[in-house]
Amino acid sequence: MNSYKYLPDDDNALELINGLASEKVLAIDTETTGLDPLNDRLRLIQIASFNTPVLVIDYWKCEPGVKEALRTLLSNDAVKVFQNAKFDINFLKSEKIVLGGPIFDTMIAGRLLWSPSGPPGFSLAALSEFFLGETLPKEEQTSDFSGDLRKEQLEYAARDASVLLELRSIMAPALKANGLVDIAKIEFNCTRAVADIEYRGIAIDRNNWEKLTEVTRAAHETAEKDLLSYAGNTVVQPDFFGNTTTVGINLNSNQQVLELLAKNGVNVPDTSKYSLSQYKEKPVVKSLHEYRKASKMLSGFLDPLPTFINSKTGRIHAHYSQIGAYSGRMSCTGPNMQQIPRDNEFRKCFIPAPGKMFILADYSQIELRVAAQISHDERMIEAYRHGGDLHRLTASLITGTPLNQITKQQRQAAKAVNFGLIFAMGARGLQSYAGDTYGVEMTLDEAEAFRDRYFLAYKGIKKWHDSIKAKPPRVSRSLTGRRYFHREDTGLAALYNTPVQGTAADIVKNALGKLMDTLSDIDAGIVAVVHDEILIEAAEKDAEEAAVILKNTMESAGEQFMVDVPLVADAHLASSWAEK
DNA sequence: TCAGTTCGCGCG
DNA sequence: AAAGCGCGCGAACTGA
Repeated sequence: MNSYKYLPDDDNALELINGLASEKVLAIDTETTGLDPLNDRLRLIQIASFNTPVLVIDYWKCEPGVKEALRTLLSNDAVKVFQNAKFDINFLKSEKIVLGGPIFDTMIAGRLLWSPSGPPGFSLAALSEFFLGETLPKEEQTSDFSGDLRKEQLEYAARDASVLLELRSIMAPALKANGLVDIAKIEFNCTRAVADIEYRGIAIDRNNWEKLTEVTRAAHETAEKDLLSYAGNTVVQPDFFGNTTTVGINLNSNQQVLELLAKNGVNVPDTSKYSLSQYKEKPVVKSLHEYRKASKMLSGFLDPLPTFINSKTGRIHAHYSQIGAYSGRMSCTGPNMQQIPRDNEFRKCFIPAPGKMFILADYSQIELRVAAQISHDERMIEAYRHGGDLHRLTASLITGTPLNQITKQQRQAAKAVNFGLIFAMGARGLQSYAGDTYGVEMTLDEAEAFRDRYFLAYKGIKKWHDSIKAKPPRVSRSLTGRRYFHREDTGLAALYNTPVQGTAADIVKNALGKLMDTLSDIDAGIVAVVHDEILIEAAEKDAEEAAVILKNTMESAGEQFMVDVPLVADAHLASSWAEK
């Protein structure tokens, strides 16, 4: 067991803390009374460094002078090592301790370094076992840091901090040896932004949300009645609360819905949208669609979302997993802000605080641009370089129509073609994708013809696909160097897609990290990020400037990697998340 | 009864 | 041979 000092009881806290001022690397862990930095409290701050015992600082016992010394120390330029840094950063933030210097996050480093040989997970214990060969003793999950602390708790707390320091000593050279320094810098720098997004949260217009809930509940009941008229032998029973129970059939059971459909002449293998697409004109299928739509809105969004409103701030503080997807994209939970319906009725319920404005910004066709860069498709690169409209170009190339005569319908179809075929969608898939997503009906023959002509037009894309097809890679990388190990059974589509999606994510993360600096002089902060879209909340007086900064920061965030293809971002002021 | 899996669908 | 990819979540279903 490493030596440690429990402060301020055991020694002179002020002197020991100030003594760390010249250390270039500090490993920091915290213990708290819970998981929510807005409602729970910071209790211990453990600081490990190379030359002194671990300081285990009981924040509740610290005099103002000691707290001030901590604030000064943690704001300095030393590298700060954490496991899941955003957690600690936000608890420190709740005590007005603002972290300075570069971050090294062992959990993120672990994910970047992952290979099929391990680590099997990314907890501190798993990382320690894999990278250091040290087994950490099991800690009690229920460890309570709100009362008197046991010696054992202090020892564990101290050990976790010292393990961080050891991990970095191994992981930092490993990142370098594996060509992961560029992406590690992007990720570590982005962590501050992710922490900030979670801490700020986003405001919601509760009245409007409730109104929308009521309207949708009414639509749900109507759809339920419609659908039940096809079922027969069912009874709807209202209860005391005005809710209804249907006896005889459960419309949420796909097994039962399958029977209902069969009774009405719709014979399908399953009840998915795909299987039902050929029957979509039948009234029973239309009713089912209406019913499911309303059910999804209610159970997926309208009912659960209010439960996430934080009691302290009245805002929604979602959790972002910085490397949530294997591609490198972020994922989001509690609630998942990345799947809020696009419908303006939903989006207009997300609003800036009084006196503030939103700036909504998104990249234009970032994945297509990345695919152009990765494949070096000359025609695509030229089009993007000259600010051309790629969808219009594709429409022209696959229909043989002159560019200036392309109809809106043709351009819509080309959108489906561009987004679908770049990732190996088949003719059948393209057909239904075009119908569902862009409202464009095409025959299977047309879809096949578009597919053929697409690959004739974009020879670079064809070559890129062909080379992957000829020798499916077991390892590939995004343009920043993020590494992917592909399983033997990984399909072609995933092989094409992963580095493209990942590169786009890398660029967005680079932008997020830079924004923490470029926005620092004005009253503005990031409140949500949805893959290729960044939402900022800014004081009204600073909103115009924030929009300019946001656009410029996003567009320049890819320069280092997108050497042949420019990035374009649109940013505009808004009084809600609903686009104008 | 309950944890784990599957289906279906919201988003980019 | 043929194939869009990546997520999270609620409800139903499955199996012990």
